[in-house]
Amino acid sequence: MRQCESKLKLLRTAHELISQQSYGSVGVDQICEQSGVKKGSFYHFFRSKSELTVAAYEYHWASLQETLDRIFSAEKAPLDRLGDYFNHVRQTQTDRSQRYGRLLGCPFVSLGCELSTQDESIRLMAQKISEGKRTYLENTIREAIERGDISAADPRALADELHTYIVGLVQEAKIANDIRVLDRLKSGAYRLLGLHIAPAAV
Amino acid sequence: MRQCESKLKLLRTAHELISQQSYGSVGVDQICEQSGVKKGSFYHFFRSKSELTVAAYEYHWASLQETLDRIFSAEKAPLDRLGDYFNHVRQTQTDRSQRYGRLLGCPFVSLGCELSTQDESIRLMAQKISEGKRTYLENTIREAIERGDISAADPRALADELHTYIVGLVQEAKIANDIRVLDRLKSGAYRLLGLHIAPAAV
DNA sequence: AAAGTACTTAACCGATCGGTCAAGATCAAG
DNA sequence: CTTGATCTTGACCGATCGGTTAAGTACTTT
Repeated sequence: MRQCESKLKLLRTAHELISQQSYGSVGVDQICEQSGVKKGSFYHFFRSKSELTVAAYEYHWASLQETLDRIFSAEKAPLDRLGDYFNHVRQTQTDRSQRYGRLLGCPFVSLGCELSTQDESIRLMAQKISEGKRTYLENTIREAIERGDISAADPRALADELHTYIVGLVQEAKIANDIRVLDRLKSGAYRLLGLHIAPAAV
Repeated sequence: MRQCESKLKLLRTAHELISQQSYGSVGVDQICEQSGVKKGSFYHFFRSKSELTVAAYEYHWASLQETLDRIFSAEKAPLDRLGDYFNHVRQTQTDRSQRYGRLLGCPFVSLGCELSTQDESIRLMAQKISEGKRTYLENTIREAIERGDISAADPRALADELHTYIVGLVQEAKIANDIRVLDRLKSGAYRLLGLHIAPAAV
């Protein structure tokens, strides 16, 4: 196995295993075995399990951002971006639910929830990514307000509320292990946005 | 140490340690030591760490229900109950935040988030308690609608949305480790309920 | 008082935990 | 061809993991 291929494999495997199970229940040995990388190599690249985890989740966040940049493309109408995002959230959970047989929820929220009180660097990462997601919503909502698609005074406050709602709903879906919980995503979101009739192409 | 005092001590200690840290990072030895109970006694009362955890959290839920029964007392006006509940959520997080130096979030959601994909009995408990909390909201909102305090068609749907919002907000507060996130509790909740001016006694 | 049950105690188990180490392999630059 | 840096390998570490066992103590019931 050459150069930094081992490092990438570790990043991908760590994110997959931990988001599928939990930080506490996944061991370094397990990550190494599934990566086909020996433990010594692990500790050549990363100083600790915690450091690998942060790197793995930031790696995943970087690729997720590419997807979000497409979904929130400035070329689309703001309400279309939001609709596409709601679809994306549901689709992601559906896909992983089928692959792993369990509804996994949001990996960043799950990790943050488990370790925020114990590992400050993981808490900061989860916080940063949460803020990043929220910003996509805020920019879109601001533009929607400017265009007159949404009538609201404070785009920031509205984005906060919407993001909070989505986080809560995905969390509930995980605990219920039921994708149907996400049926409430669009109805609740559009009500929050003051759009009592859902946009056309839903 | 006499009779079932050991068992109660284990239940209380387990809930405290696990909600303060996480399931994965708290060991049976640690629970035993802090309880002043020997490991053999532990496994006399409980068959596994998982079983103790379920019992501990249901024990805590039982006492929380007494508090909620008071907050959601039928003698109060529905909107007062909701206001008191919002205060209670914030106050609980503030108290624990001061005691432990960390904002801990909702113990049931945190545990459910960590273990829903791995331990079905813990998932079911978290789901049941989430449903229990939601029901308090639903009954109150239904009564508020009947009285004309809130205008909405579907009390169930509205309670779902409110509960989801609260779960999401407490989660975000935990990840931000900042009690000020809960400043958005009332504003967001009242907007969700269609009450654009917050009730008097806030 | 005897017997049976509930509970406590301390020693013990194999497995796994996160992490270390030193020797070797590979590779690019001089 | 040599050097030095990067990466790999497998053996190894003490600590802790969840859980077991068997003997002993305390309390209840009859």
